[in-house]
Amino acid sequence: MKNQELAQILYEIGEFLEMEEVAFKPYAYQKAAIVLDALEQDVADIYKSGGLKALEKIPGVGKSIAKKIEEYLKTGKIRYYEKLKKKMPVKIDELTAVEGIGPKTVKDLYNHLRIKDLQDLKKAAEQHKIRSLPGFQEKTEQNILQGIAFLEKSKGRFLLGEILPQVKEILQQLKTLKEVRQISVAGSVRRMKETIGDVDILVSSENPQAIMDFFVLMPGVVKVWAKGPTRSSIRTTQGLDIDLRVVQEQSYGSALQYFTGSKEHNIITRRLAIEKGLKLNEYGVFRGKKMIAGKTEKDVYKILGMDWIPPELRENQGEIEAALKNKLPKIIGFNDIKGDLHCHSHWSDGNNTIEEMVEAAKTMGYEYLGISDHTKFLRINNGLDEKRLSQQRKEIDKLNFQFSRERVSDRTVRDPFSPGLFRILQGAETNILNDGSIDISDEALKKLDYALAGVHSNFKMPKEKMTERIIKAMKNPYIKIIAHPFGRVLKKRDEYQCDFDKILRAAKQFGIILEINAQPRRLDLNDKNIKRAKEIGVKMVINTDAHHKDHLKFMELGIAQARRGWAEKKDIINTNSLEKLLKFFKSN
DNA sequence: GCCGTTTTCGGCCCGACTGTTTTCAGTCG
Repeated sequence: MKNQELAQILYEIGEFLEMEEVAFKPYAYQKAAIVLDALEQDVADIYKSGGLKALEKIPGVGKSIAKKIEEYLKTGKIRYYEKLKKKMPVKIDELTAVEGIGPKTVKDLYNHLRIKDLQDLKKAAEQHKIRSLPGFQEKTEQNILQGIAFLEKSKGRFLLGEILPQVKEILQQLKTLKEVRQISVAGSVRRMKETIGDVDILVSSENPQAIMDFFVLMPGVVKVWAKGPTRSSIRTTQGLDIDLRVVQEQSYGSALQYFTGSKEHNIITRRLAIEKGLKLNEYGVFRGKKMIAGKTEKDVYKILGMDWIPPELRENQGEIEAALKNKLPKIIGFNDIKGDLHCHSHWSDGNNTIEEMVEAAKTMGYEYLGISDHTKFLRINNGLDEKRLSQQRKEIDKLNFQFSRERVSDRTVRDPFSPGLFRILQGAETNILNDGSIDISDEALKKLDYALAGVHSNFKMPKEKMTERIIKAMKNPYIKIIAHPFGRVLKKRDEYQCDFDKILRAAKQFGIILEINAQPRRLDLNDKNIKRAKEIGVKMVINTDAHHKDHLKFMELGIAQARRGWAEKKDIINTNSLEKLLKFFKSN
């Protein structure tokens, strides 16, 4: 699929144009990039089915960008992009990934110091060459070094959401081989960690050779690190390393347990085996030379005196003790969510109409969808003021009326909470201003079904002030949910400072729900904080923060994160039916 | 360069904050 490659190029074109201070075009290119990145359909297929005309139907893509997409599909290159790169031969994506550095700074750095990539930048900053440039001083240099340090911390790791689709596709391809008996992803992908170093895939088979031959020749393989009968390693075009291991069927369970990890979890399971006079390795559980388990994971755990442990819990965070005592939590399942309460429509900065979002929500099997567009403080995101909120209310009421009529004419029930009756809720993602107040009047908030509030500005507040700011927002009776409570962006920006225990106590006191934001870059709350929230008894909601209808599928990542945080169905409010959910909002 | 309940041209992308500044440019959401 070329969508992501194209999106990256379009995005970079936007940045190059911004560098040259071209008006409006950067915005157009970056918008097209965002749409392409989220598009489920392969652009190559769209082009095949209807040529340029079909490409132009993609929102944000007009004549000019359609032609560039065509050129890329045909030749693998876009001349316009190559020309821009020639003029300014810098790794723009790498440099602008540093917080505080944008296209204009890149241009300055190149013109004065010939800085082309991250390595050059780091060297120049360390040698104090940047502070001598006009418009730069010591502070900027320090910020650059800090930004680089943060990037380096997450270097070489991929976002789970970035690679999961690719992993699923590879599993699908391998499954078509008749030699493959059982197959699963293992390692940190199976544990659904938010970032991933490399991918492990495990297969059981009596004929490994055929599988390995197929594996190393798959499309997208750029390098073969190793190819043997039991293990092969490849690198894909995206730079992702994938290990494939083949074991015999009788060892599949113990191998899966072994390769799923985590390392810390496995150290304890092996120690437990030793205490019982057994030996546990990837081939099985042994008493002396006799193999007594290994075919399934369940057998392995059982023989150690434990319940089977869901992979997301295997981090040595108390799951082994719980499994020994039959006290593992019944963590939330992937089909337990009944609706998404944080998504955007074209009313603010979303890419789809409310109706299109609803269609997508129905295919997810949801009963309700909360439209929560940005509010007025975020002007660039086309944030809604009180007046537009009430206009949006009318549209939502109209759609809800349509749904109920459809059902009534269907000779079903008139009860608005009857199963099968889809309902749109009107929320809003309001902004917590510096002093903790909300950018929308109480009068207008009152008319919504619920409201979220989030910090979208001034992230560098001191811890005390930030904590107070958020707690004050929680005291607003119309705010039900705190969105992305820590404001982090993976591989880009660290969490802001706040006293989470204080926030949890306030959330409990005021009946506030904390969001588990399922955007691949956010996943905020993180697993550890979810666990703490659950322990305190604070309710949570898993939301995708979708800006495109295809983003609703990020829900899987949010659920996985909730599972890693030991959350159960009852801890997550959008596992409730609509009726229960609305009651919950009313009572809190 | 894209788009259209302001419809084929003329809008779109504003405001706070930071770091550098005596009046502003760049970045970010």
